[in-house]
Amino acid sequence: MLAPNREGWLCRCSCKLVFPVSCSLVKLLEETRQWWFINSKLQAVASRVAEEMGVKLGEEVGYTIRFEDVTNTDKTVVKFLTDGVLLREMMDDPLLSKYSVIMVDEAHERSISTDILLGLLRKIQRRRPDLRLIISSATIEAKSMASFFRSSKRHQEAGATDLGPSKEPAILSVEGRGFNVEIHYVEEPVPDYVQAAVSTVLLIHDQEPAGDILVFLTGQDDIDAAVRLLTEEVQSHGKKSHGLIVLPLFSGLPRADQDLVFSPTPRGKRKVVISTNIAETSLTMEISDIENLVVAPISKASARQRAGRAGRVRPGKCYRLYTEEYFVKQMSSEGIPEIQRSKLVSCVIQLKALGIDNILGFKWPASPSSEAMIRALEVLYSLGVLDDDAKLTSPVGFQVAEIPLDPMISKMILASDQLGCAEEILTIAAALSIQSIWVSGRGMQKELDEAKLRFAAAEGDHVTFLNVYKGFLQSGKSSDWCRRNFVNAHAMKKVIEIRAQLKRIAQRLGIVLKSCESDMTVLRKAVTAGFFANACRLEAYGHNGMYKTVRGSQEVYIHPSSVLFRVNPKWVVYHSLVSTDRQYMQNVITIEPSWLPEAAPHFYQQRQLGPSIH
DNA sequence: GAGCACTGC
Repeated sequence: MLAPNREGWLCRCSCKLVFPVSCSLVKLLEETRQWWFINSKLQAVASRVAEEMGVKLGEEVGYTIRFEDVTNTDKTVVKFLTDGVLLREMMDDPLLSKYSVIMVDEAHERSISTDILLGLLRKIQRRRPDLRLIISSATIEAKSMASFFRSSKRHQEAGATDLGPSKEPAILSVEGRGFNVEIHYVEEPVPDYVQAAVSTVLLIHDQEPAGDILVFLTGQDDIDAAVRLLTEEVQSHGKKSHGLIVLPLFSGLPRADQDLVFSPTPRGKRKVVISTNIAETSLTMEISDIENLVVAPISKASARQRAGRAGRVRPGKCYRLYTEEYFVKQMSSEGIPEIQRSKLVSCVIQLKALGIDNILGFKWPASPSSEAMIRALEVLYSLGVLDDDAKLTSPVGFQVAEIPLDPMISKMILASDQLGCAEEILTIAAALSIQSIWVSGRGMQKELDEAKLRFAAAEGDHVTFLNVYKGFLQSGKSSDWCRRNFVNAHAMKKVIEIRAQLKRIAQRLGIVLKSCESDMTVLRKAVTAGFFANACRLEAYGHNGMYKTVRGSQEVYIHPSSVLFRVNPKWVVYHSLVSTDRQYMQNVITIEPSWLPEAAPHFYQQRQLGPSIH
């Protein structure tokens, strides 16, 4: 399977799973010194490979993820790790000199880290002719992947002739698995898609042979409505709905209810799962046959992904509640490939730390737009991470690159050292790094809001996090305390983990872990030092809580989940924006406008802040 | 008065 064909190292195999490929490779290359897999489900794969090789996990075969290093420096020859971990390792060892073979699995999934990694590996292979690269990718991507690495070879032949021949990487293309899925479209656009979904379910149930149904709707509201309509139909003992089991599925649903979806369908029954796009990727039902309703607008890629949920065990059908013309002409092919600015900012700083100075000339498998790149460089410049020559500043730039967080958070941590509030800021940094510390859930907003009020701080959400953290520690990290206070226990566990990691890094950087006790002003200043670019001012009277960003005059509002919602202090900075019908600021803290030119003299000149500074 | 879901250091 690995032998080079005449066209080079482009091989094809039609394996049912990626795993057997990896396993055969292990057998084939057992004699090599050390080599690498990069895969998201790597713990599971690592333990299977260890089992296959008859060795103990953590010895000859090991893995490394963010909070776990299950390897043994003396013994490990096969190591599984995430792309992020490998990028971190490259900061100490840019040529990855310890390793002889690197396999990048699922390269087509193409997270931005994988893209950087591929770009760096392409560079490394010019300096490391002995390094074997194996890239596994979906078939459609294999050719472009091969040419990405081939163009590097041409470059090498034209330029550096003294480096000796280097092998092109083996590109494994893994065929899509599964059975045929028959696609149906509606002939005319439907006026009410929830109603249309319900009718289609009943029609399928009436006319199609056994097999479960999976329906994608946009949100919890529509799911509730559809479940209600179908359940009413079932309860009225209508002939059309006899034997139908109706189950909702969304992330906020309690675990026990989610498990129902995965339980086997009783004989003679048909399960219908009404889901958000949680089921698009994470759901693989171990049941006979899944039929699939999709509601627009999503991307073509997403639509194919959804259709692929059917036909995994035997042929399936997919009913799209939009017209074929709409699919062909209106739907975008790839969704939103736009790289988030903050992500790109992190990447740029990592490349800089790896010594790649010419960022704009870096060869990516798919380049981000130069506008996005320039915006990222601007952010880093304003943070004082890059200097006028776009080089990492010392020490701030190098320190920010050391911290595995969004550079704005890293800058906030560094500022907290001078301001004497690192203890508090590390907690805030950890809390900002996870989705939410509160339990989500409908039908208990009132209790949740009341619970939040018990911790709410006048300064805003960041200080509120501190209050929750304090309470959690005082309770002895009790999960019962979490339940009573509508705090997500699992999220708090993560906060503790991340905080411990940040503490280790902070100590390595020589940051003094001092507490500011009750002085919230220094704490707010530290937040401002990182997030000054997100400063907003409340519009004067009668604008119903409308703020404008200081820099862009963009209209924004405080998100209803914030403790400052309806409080509307005059000046705030936010952590992130979420855009729905409006632009909402999430995690908001009050500031004094005079701190802005202090924190970022290049970014804010005094006069920009206008006459309302007092 | 908002709410699709991951992944990663």
